[in-house]
Amino acid sequence: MAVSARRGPYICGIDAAMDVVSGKWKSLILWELDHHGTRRFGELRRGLPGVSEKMLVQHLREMEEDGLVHREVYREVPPRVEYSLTDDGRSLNEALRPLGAWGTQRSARLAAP
Amino acid sequence: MAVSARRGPYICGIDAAMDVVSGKWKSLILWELDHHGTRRFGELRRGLPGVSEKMLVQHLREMEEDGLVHREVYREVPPRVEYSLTDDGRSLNEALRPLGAWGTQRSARLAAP
DNA sequence: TGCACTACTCACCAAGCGGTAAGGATCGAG
DNA sequence: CTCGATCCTTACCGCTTGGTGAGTAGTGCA
Repeated sequence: MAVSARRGPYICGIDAAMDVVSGKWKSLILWELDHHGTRRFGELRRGLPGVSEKMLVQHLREMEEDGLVHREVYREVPPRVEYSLTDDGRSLNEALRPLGAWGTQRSARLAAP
Repeated sequence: MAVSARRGPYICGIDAAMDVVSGKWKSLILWELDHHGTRRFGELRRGLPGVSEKMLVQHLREMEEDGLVHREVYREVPPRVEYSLTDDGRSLNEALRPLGAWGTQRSARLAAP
């Protein structure tokens, strides 16, 4: 399975980071959680238009396993689950900021040549 | 096809950048070219242990299309092709540096808990 | 004569990533 | 007594990603 078979020997720090952030929605989840602080499952789903429940659960589980997000379950009815970033997740977001800026500049350059 | 069907509307700068850097060997190619300045096809292949020729060609073509690498062909026999980074490629590498540092720290943390 | 070297190109194939759809546990509302 | 809300889980399936191995062109070298 991908979840447990990952984390091979890394050649440099980049692919160690890419391993953790690769996935169609992971960077968006990171951004949502950093922006809003704490979000429930349904809030995340509504905040990421187009994501399927399966992928959202799967990515959240992997990111929890990777120590990026914290999952807090409240045993209520109906159930409530809140997700937030760990310190690792926040520092990853910090590390991603220059990349985001680069991407934004690039988008601007492509849009208006 | 993946090469031409990419570049959809981006939600934030991160996925614009991820679109360009996602691919098993792209970050390594970036690192190799940044580290060595100019490399021939065979040198890159030997520098990235495990890469298949097909993937190396494919990634180099995509990165050339994306304006990250420059391709210089010398019409000799045997043929010689040299790859180097463009300004965009170098700035992307700069933007990736914090991510690489994060990944390195994380690797260290995982290796020695 | 024939093989090697370079930088590919092409055809085929396996794995897995991601999407769709359905179900399920629990309780309040109507 | 069924419906809806919430947060998932499971099964299935197609497309993309990446790997393998073969072929190509022109010349040098044994």
